Amino acid sequence: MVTLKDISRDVGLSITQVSRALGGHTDVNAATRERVQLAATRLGYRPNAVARSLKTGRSGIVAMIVAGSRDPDSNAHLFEIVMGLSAEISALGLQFVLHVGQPGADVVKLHTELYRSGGIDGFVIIGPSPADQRIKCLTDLGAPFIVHGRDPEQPHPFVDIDNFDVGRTMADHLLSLGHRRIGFLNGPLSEFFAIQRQRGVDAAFAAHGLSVDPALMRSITMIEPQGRSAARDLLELDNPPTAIIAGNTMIARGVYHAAADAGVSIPGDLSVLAHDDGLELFPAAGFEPPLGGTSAHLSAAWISLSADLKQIIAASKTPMHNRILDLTFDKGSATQSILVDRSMRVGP
Amino acid sequence: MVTLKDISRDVGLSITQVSRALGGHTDVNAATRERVQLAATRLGYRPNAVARSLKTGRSGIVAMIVAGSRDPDSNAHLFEIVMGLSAEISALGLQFVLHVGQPGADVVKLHTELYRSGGIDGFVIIGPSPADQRIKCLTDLGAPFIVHGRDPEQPHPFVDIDNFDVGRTMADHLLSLGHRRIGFLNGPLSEFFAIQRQRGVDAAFAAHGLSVDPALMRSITMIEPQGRSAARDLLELDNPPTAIIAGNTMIARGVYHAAADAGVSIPGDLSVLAHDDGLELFPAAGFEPPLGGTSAHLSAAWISLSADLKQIIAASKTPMHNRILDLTFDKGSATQSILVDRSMRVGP
DNA sequence: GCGGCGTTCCCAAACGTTTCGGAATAGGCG
DNA sequence: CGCCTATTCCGAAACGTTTGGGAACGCCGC
Repeated sequence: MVTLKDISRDVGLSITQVSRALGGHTDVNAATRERVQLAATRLGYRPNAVARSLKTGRSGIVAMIVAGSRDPDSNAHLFEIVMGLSAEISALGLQFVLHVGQPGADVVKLHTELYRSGGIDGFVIIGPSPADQRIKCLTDLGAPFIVHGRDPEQPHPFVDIDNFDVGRTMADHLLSLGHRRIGFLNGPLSEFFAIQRQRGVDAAFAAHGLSVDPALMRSITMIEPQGRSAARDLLELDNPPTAIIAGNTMIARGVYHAAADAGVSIPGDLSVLAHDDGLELFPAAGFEPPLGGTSAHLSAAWISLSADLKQIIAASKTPMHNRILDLTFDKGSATQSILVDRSMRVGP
Repeated sequence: MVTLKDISRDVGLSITQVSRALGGHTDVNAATRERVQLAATRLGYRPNAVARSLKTGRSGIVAMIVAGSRDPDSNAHLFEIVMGLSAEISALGLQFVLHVGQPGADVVKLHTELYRSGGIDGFVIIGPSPADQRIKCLTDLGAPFIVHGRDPEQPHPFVDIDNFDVGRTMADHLLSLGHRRIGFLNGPLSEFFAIQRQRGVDAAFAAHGLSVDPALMRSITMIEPQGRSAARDLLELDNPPTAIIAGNTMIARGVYHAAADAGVSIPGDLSVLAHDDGLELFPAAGFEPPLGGTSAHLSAAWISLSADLKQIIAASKTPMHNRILDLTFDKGSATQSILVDRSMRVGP
């Protein structure tokens, strides 16, 4: 390992001056600086990150910790998130590391221990639940962090979309088309985003002077098989829904399959909308008829998230920097007015 | 942050003695040790990992580095690998971190820089290609690492399965059932495992006094859509295969779909075998008829890999510790003797 | 009384970096 | 010549830990 000492010996300067030359300080002669830089590259110097961390108290590393899980469902999105997030964080000159705890490990404790043993500047939290313990713990520690999504029960920095609007917009569109029996394949209600989306749906119904049928609301793991079976359930009801809102495109794929299985045509017999997270691994493409719904690309979230986290780390005290990202809506070609639908279905 | 100094002040001992007490050295009175331990937990002491690393030169962290990629195909397995691997590594008291470089980043350089800046004890390499640059670079650096799979062109520690045997076993089984036109949906030939499997298939044919038809060999990304379209291609040939070997269960799923699309019955018209990596996210379950083939669970690989890497890190010089894991074969219910097949197909 | 030994403790150095405070030199100006 | 300033440099301390080489003490046997 080549250190500052080696360079200092090589160029005949003090360690101090070498450090300053390389660090871009002003009190070093231009010629000297160049000499030092040359020597550094010639010797193949790389600053020791550990020593630097010890001295400065900053490692430039931000971490995300997830519990190891043998349950594949919960991991479906995770990797895509990691890829997107780490790319953005790297672009800001920080390092991103993912730490996967042992299955069943106490994630809160992991955050505490990792932070307390130094070496981690900040954390990214995803998928917060109400009264999230990770958020509480990091707040208590005074550790820098940022949340994708939010926990309404405690103040903290976050980047999120308006999930109320997600539910409201899609439900409103279907209600305006005349649909009344609308199924909603929502995410797990343990997470706040799903609660908000449900509220948005409720609000849209209320705005039309109606109320939702609880029998058509489902809270499921947001992957295709679950979507398929939940959609099958709905379609097998005595009085099936004429439209289904899917929480994401994977669920929507399940809905399309279930409809095909049941001989139900889209959009003829069933209108479908879905929220699209813009995931690359599970793209919204390839739906026939083309799927519509609200859309907010997660990639945009990572950009904001990284920038804000960097700022939070730089500032000593945590600013409650919140950000709500834009939402777009596209009606797609998988919905149809219920009036048309009914008239076509009227038999002889 | 509470340090050794705080404890030493609290119990009225030197920092040295506190360190030794906590570190389990022998030259400390039993009563003293207890007093120190009590104080440590009371004050909430956590050793500073950074300082320890600086002093000892060991961080207890092993890393895996992947290039960030916007191409979802290449990531299909990766997350499952990360989950399994990190769980095993954690179980050994080491920390596992995944570092995802920026898309298009030079992975070799990332390894070098991360290692040279200290803080990483060793690396895990997966999916080596022939003359893999990462392996070369880490060898040159003298950095501890272990490879899942192997690169025949340079010596290095690895854990692998016998991929020659994978190809040979499955091909042999089909040949013994009388199949002659056998399709092989192999992985990318840029990776050594796929090359070996192809050689195994070739060898099985040779052992039966036959040779493979190159038109039936395909090298594809190992995911369902690619498997489906490659299988469709094969089934649309003028002289389609009577059996297909799939490189993994995702490809096999594509084959099942393609067969259904083409109205080809399994195993009546088409026998299918696949290698099963035992992935949890893409299980071999749910195949009708049940899929057979060779099988080697990756989870077993992670256990060996972690243990070996730990040993390599502990030893100063890298032992060329290799390990070939067991392979099992199950014929499943998706294959059928070609003789039976032919006799049933004989028309009036 | 004294050397030897076992137990229990501590000083100080070291890991590689950053940075505070000051020192040395040169030049300008009165 | 003496003083002040600007420029360029350096010594030393610090971050928190580990560890080699002792030191202090009591006790034993001679």
